[in-house]
Amino acid sequence: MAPARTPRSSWIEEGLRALAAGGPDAVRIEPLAKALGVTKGGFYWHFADRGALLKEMLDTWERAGVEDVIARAEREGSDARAKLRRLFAEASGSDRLLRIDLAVRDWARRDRAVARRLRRVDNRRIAYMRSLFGEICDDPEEVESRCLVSFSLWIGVHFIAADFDGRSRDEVMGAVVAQLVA
Amino acid sequence: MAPARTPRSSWIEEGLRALAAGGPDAVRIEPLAKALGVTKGGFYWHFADRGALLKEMLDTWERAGVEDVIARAEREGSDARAKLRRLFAEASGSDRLLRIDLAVRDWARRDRAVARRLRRVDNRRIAYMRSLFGEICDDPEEVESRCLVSFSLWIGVHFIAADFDGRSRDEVMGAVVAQLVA
DNA sequence: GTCTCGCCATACGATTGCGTATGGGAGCGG
DNA sequence: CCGCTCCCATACGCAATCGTATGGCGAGAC
Repeated sequence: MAPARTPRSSWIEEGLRALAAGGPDAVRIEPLAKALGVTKGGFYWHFADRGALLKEMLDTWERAGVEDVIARAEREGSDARAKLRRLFAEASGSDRLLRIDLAVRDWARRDRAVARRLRRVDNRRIAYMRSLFGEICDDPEEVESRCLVSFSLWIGVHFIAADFDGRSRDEVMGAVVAQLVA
Repeated sequence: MAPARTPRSSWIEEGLRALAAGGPDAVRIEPLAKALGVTKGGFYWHFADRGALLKEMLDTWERAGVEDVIARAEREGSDARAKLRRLFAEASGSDRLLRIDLAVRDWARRDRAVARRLRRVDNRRIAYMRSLFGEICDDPEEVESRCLVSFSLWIGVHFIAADFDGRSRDEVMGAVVAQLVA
C-alpha cells in the first residue's frame, strides 16, 4: 500500500498546533483540513468525530509531555543541580510543547477528563522534581516547598505580564532559580 | 424612566460569568440572552456588537481587578506581613473574581489587546506587592525575587493539578508563604 | 490489466451563532 | 390620555461548522 498522504498523525499534529494557538475551541475540523491542504473527507475516515481527535491529541501530549521534559533534563547526565537548571532553562524558551502545555492547563479548568490527565502528568513531573530536590536537600518539607515554588514558577511565569523594577524578567528569574537550587 | 429591566451591567455580569466558565469563546450573545431570560433583541440596543461587550467586560474586570484586591488586603490596616498574608489567603478561595482573572490570563496569550490590559493590571499589582515587601526587606533585588515568586505562586497554584507528598497543597503553600513573609 | 486499499472531493441537511430590521409594550412625565 | 424612552420579541439572511453519504482516483498487489 502507498504511504499515507495525510495520515492520522498529521491531523493530530495540526490539531495540537491549533490548540496551542487558540485553545480547544480553535480545533475545528474544516480549518484543520484547509491547513493540511485537503477537505474534511479524509478526516472522518481516520476519526469517528471531533471528540476522537481531541482525545488522541491529549494522548500524544500526555506521552510526549512527560518523557520529553524529563529526557531533556537528564540528557548529558550530571548532578541534580544542573538538571534542575536545565529544567528551568526550558521555561524561558517558548517552544511548541510549552504552548500546548499552557493551553491544556487552561482547558483542564473546564473539563474534568482533561483535568484528570493533567493531574497524571503533573504528578509525574513533580515526582521527578522531588527526586532532584531530594538529592540536594534533606528536609522533606523543604523539598515539597521548593517543588511547589519551582513548578508554580515554571508555569506561572508565562501567565504573568508584569514588568519588573529595572530588571528583566529573566534576571529576576535567574536570581530566584539560583536560590532554589542552592 | 423605569428602572432598566436588563441593563448593560446585567449583560456584562453574565458575560463575565461565561468567560470564567468557558473562556472568551464561550461568551456568545444568544446563550447569554437565554441565561438572562430574554432574547438578543435587547443586547443590540446596548452594544454595537459582541466585541463591544467583550471590551466592556474587560473594562469592568480591569477596574475591579486592581482596586478590589488591594482594598481587601488593606482592609483593617495592619502591618505589611499581615497584608501579604491576606493577599495569599485570597488565592486559596476560588471566588468569582479569581476565575475571571485566570480566564483573562489565558486569553491574553492569544490577544494583544487583552495582553496589554493584563500588563497594566499586573504591573499595578506588582507595584503594590513591591511596596509591601519593601517594608519588610531591604535588599531591592530580594524584593523583586519575592514579588516574582509570590505572584507566580498566586497564579500558578491554580494551574497545577499535582498532589504533594503526603501533604495537602494548602499545607505546602502555608509553609512557603511563611518563608516568603519572613 | 484489474483489483483493492487508502485517502480525498463533493454535496447535503442540520445546527448555532452573528448582526439587522422592524414592530411592539410597559411605564413615566406632562 | 399621550408621547417618549427603554427594552424586548420575532423574523430574516448569512456564515461557519458538524457529521453523513457517496463516488472517484492513484498506487501497489496479483
